[in-house]
Amino acid sequence: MSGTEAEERSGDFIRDIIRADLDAGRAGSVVTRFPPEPNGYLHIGHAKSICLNFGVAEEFGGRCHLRFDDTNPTREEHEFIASIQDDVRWLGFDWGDHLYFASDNFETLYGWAEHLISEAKAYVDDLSQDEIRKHRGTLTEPGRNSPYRERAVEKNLDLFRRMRAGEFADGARVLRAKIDMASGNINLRDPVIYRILHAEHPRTGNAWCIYPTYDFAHGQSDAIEGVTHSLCTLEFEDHRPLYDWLIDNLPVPARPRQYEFARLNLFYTVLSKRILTGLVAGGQVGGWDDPRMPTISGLRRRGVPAAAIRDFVKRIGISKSDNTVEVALLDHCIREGLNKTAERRLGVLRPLKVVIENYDEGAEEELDAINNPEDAAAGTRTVPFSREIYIERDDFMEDPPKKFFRLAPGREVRLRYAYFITCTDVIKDDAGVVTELRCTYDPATRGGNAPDGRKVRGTLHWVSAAHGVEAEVRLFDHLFTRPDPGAEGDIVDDINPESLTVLKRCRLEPALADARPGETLQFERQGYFCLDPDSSPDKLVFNRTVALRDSWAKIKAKGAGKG
RNA sequence: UGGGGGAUAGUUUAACGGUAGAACUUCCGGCUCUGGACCGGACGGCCCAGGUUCGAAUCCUGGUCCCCCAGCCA
Repeated sequence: MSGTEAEERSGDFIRDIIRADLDAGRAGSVVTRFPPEPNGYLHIGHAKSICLNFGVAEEFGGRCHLRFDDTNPTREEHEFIASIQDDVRWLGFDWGDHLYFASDNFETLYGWAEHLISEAKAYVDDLSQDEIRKHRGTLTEPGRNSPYRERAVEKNLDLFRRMRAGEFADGARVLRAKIDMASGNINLRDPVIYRILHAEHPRTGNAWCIYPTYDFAHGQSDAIEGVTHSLCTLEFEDHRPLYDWLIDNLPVPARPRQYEFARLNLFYTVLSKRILTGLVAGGQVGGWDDPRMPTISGLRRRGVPAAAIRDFVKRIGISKSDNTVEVALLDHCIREGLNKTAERRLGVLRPLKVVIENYDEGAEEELDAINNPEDAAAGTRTVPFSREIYIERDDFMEDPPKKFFRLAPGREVRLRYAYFITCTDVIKDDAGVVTELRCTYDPATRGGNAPDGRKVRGTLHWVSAAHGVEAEVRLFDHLFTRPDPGAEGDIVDDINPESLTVLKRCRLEPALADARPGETLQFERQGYFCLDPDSSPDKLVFNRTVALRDSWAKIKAKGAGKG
């Protein structure tokens, strides 16, 4: 096998299976599907599934469907149907004409349920929910047959039709597949396949008052659509025998196969739709698209490009072992993409005023700045400079430790794209807080280089006081304080009270007033930022997507306590 | 104690009986008009015990640990 062949052969076990099926002729082409239930917003865990399903379809020349598994009208909404489509599209995937809803199959599924009844493979059970539970047995004890299990086919058919007709109240009866109450696999202990729900469905309205369960809808919908490889997460492994049983016992037009892979977990993050829904409902976050949320819409609002999410998913791989990925990998993927594409700007988050005493009062000039050192095609822009500027508070220390290369009394540093300045005086308020610095500049260093060849260790970003625009900047940290939120006690107690930091009165270079929504920019030496939808022309609001790697912070942290 | 899965560096993931490799993280160094980026280097792993084999992460046996399942959720 040559090197390139070896590369083609490499991949995850799912791709291995598909390749083998294709090679052996078990499948003529590949059809996959992404099957969300429209009861919440998509998150980065879904992105893994989306990239897998759409990815393999594309790689093997097949197609991937978007199918809503909308079988439970009590918790599904139009809002979610719309947001899910937006998010999948935004991630960069296209289902073409292949948009489906399990609810489109309700009539067919109903017919198949009657078919099962006719074959004496399903029966209407009058037991209450509680009684059914008691009959089900436990993990270690077999279940007991329902007293209604041997009802005559005609009686079952009659009752099931009357269930559909709305003669019974919610929960009064269910339709169950007749399989094996003694099975070690609880899913095979006569699973409920239809239940009575007098609820309005987002798509079928009030046409139905009985709805198929997931198990009765999923595999059959796969078969109807011609799905060849039905990829889902590990918790459905136990359902595969039921999936197969239904396919085997129903006159379905195709024979799909289910394969399971491990879902994504992220440290310091929750990827449970139930819990995310709770955070939104409980007001712990601002909504599904709160930038601290692991939702696709939250990541988008934070400024994370779709390409970074795709890259991340590619890097974490696909396997069957439980896994929890470090947030650092996601951050890395975000930075790596943005480093190549994001334009640079100057923005001061925590301003400290600097007066350059030997610079003419009232004078100003435009200095050239490079938009993206990683991309010459991004060109240059000019940045206004004047006598009074702002620098970052963290870039000055009155009594600096050894490895601090930034501004300090008597020290010379470079202002990015501007001049060398030297700190000559420190002004403080009554409380001893530094309020202003007095500096001098060297006119010969215009642009940032000294003709005499002298070097400085530090380069600071800055914004002209007279020209800069004011903005609010929002910084985000992990939503939870512990790597395994909710592992002990109430998860709400694990919410990080400092997950959101709002900085008012930040000073940004004037070009930032023209930032476009959806565009992520780098504030030099700080990180990547994007305009938040809360922004307006008279009140700019930026979100920090991710900070730049900060080796000074590490040095500082290490030195802390050591003097 | 039933059934179904899984164990390879700190994290994620390769290997398909033939030299355990990568990425991220961490650390060290270089370079730099971003303490960014980039470049170079280092640390670090096959769950355990037997067995088969010239050779085992891989095959066999027996353990151990972890995850999932008792919704009329998906």
